[in-house]
Amino acid sequence: MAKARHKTSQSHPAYPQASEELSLGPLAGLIGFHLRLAQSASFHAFARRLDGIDVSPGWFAVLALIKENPGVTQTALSRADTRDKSSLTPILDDLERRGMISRERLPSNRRSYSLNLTAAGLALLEDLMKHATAHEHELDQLVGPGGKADLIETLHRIAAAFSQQAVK
Amino acid sequence: MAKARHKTSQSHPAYPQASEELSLGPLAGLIGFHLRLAQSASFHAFARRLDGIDVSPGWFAVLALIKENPGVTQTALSRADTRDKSSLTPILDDLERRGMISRERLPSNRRSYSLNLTAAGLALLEDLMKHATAHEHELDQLVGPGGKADLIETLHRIAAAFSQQAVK
DNA sequence: TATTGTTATACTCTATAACTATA
DNA sequence: TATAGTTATAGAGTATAACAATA
Repeated sequence: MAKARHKTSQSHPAYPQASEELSLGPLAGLIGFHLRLAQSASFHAFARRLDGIDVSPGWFAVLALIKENPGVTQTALSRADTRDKSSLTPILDDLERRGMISRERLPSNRRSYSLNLTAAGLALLEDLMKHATAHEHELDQLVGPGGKADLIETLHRIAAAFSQQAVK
Repeated sequence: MAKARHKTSQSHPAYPQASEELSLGPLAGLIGFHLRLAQSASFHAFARRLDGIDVSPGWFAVLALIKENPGVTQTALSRADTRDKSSLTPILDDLERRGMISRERLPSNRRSYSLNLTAAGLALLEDLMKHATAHEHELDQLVGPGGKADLIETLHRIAAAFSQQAVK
C-alpha cells in the first residue's frame, strides 16, 4: 500500500520535442485534463506521506465517514464514497480483522451491519488525520487564502452534477 | 473500455444514517477529498460520452499530445502525461495496430521512436475532440464564466507542485 | 555506462453478476 | 420480490525490474 515512487530523470538529448515540456494544445484549456493531473499528483503526494502506515488514501475516507456517522451501514457508506458496495467489502474485512472497526448486525434489519470505529480505529484515524491536515496545508498554500472555499464549492458542484447523471 | 454504469437505487429504509446523505465531518473541508470525487465523476461522465467508441478518456490525451507535438518520443510523451513509459507501450501498440499512429525510428537516435498521427488517427482524434468539447461545455456551465481560467490555473499549480516533489 | 523502449509481472481500484440471508 | 452484504471474477490503470538495442 502507498508504494508510489517516481524517478523522472531529466536528460536533455538532441532531438525535437524531447528536451522541453510538450505543447498541450487544446488540452491546456480543458478542465477535465487538469482535474486528472491535479488529483493524481495530490493523491500520490498524500500516499507518500502515508508511507510506513499500512493504509491507503482511500481508506482514510472510509474511517473518517464511519467516525462521523456511527452505526452507518455498508451500503450507505459506499454511496457517500461513490463506489460500489462490493468494493467496500474487502476494505472493511481488513479493517475489522485488524481491530479498527466493529460490525454488528442491526436487530431491526438483520441484513445490515452497523459500523463503528474501535478505540484502535479512532487512534489510527487520528494519526491519518494528522497527515491529511499536513497535506491539506500544502494544498492551502497552493490555492491561496481566498480560493479554498470557492474551489471546494466548485469541485463539489462538479461531483454532484455528474453523479446525478450516473443515476439516470 | 468506457464501461461505467451506475445504479444508485434510492430506497429510504428505517434505520439510522441510511436514508439521507451522510455527514462528511472534516472531509467536507478537504480539497483532496473533493478533488477525488470531482475527477472521478467527471471522468466517468466523459467515459459515458465515449460509449461506443473503443477508446478511453486516457487515450484521448495521448492522441492529442501526439498531434500537438509531431515526432514526439515515447519517453517525452509519458512525461507530459505523468505516467511511466512502460504504461504507454501497450496503448501505443494498440493505436499502431489500429492504424492510428505511426512509429518511426529516429535516424539521429535509433533507440527512439518518432510518433505521429495517421489520417485515421487524426479523424479519430477529431471525433474524440467533439465529445471532449461537449463534456467541457458541461463543466464550463458548472464552473461559471469567470471561474474557468482560475480553476485551471489552480489545478495546474497543484499538479506542478506535487510532481516536482515526486522527483525528489 | 546511460538511455529508449519492451516485456514480465504485480498491485490497486473498482465494477458486474450471481449468490445467501433476510425482509 | 427486493435489499444488504459476500464472493468470484474481470478489467482498467499504473508501476517496478530486468532486458535488448543503441548511444
